[in-house]
Amino acid sequence: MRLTPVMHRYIVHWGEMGSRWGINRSVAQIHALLYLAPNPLHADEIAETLGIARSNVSVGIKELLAWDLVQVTHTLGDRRDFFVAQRDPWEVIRVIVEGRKRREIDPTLAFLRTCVTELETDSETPAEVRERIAGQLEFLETLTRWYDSIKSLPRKTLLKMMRLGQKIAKVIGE
Amino acid sequence: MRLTPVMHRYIVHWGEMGSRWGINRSVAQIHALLYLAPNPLHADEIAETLGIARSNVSVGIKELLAWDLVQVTHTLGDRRDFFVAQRDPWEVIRVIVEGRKRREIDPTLAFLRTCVTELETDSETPAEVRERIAGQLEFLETLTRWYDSIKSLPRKTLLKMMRLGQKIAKVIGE
DNA sequence: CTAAAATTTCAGAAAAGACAGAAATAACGG
DNA sequence: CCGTTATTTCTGTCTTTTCTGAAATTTTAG
Repeated sequence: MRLTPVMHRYIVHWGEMGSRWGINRSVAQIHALLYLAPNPLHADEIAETLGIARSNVSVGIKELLAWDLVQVTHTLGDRRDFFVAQRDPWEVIRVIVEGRKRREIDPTLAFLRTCVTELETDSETPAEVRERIAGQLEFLETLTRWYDSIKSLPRKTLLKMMRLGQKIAKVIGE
Repeated sequence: MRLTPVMHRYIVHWGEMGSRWGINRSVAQIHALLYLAPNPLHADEIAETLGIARSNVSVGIKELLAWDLVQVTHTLGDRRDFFVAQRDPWEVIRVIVEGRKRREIDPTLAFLRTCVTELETDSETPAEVRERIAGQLEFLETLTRWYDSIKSLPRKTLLKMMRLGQKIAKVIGE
């Protein structure tokens, strides 16, 4: 696929952003390319456009599929896999947040819970430390409870809530 | 400083989490250690406790200072620097979010704005792509506007809003 | 000003991560 | 089945990041 200068820069920028957030540069670039592309692309085209090895595209796509950020499509008379990305930014962020929560926050919560349980009968660890870990757990729990309560709200409601943010604050803050 | 098994595991876990989110493992470990430590620690003690080179601590601490996640303190009769971490998880997350926004989101916003401007007179790039980039920008702008509107609310108000999340949704959702 | 202590800088080693290309596997049409 | 095409896996190489230890610098007390 031919990239115009702006598309080129967009993809490069996205790759850099990705690597800052712990996402493989190639994976982020593939995602950016598919996000922009007007039509589904097959692996070879992705490899050629981004100038990376075909095998890397395979691995990258697999990861994006696992994240549900990319879907496979097919065309009649062509047995290759074609890929499209989720194009709605809200949906993209939702899927990423949900994925990171499941893969990173939930295990951390579980970990902190076992810590807190163990600490109940652990006289070795100073009380201050115990409180600190408990506080951390409580914080994360509050945050995830909130996330759970809003994550399935319809987009419109969410938008309204976001726009009203400050006004609501004034009302309930007295 | 002597680490109990739970403290040890906590620090290791935090280091792993950090590296998943693009934060240097040692830096995350130093932060975790200071977060738990009942009293300020000096660089040598941190190096010894975590089993890393003194120089590494120096660099790590510098970064944490730049992020405002750690402060320097002193004691009479001791000219070494002692370090303490911000202990309030809410404040920790606020500082991190604010920092990443400033260093990563804001530049991305600026970048997208120049893209959109350029695209106005760019007939080479397909209209679909232009719309996609504009959509991305609008999305990020909505998100940051919301963030700006709530970031300075007092903790209490924020907590109330979070607890009310679903109820508010019902009211304004009609 | 000097010497000791504390800290930082920096160059290179070590480790981790990303990548290419070959080989293996799978899917498909005939 | 067989040959072809598409895809994936795997291994070694290359790049980048992280880390160390020595040297340089800064700080401080006397």
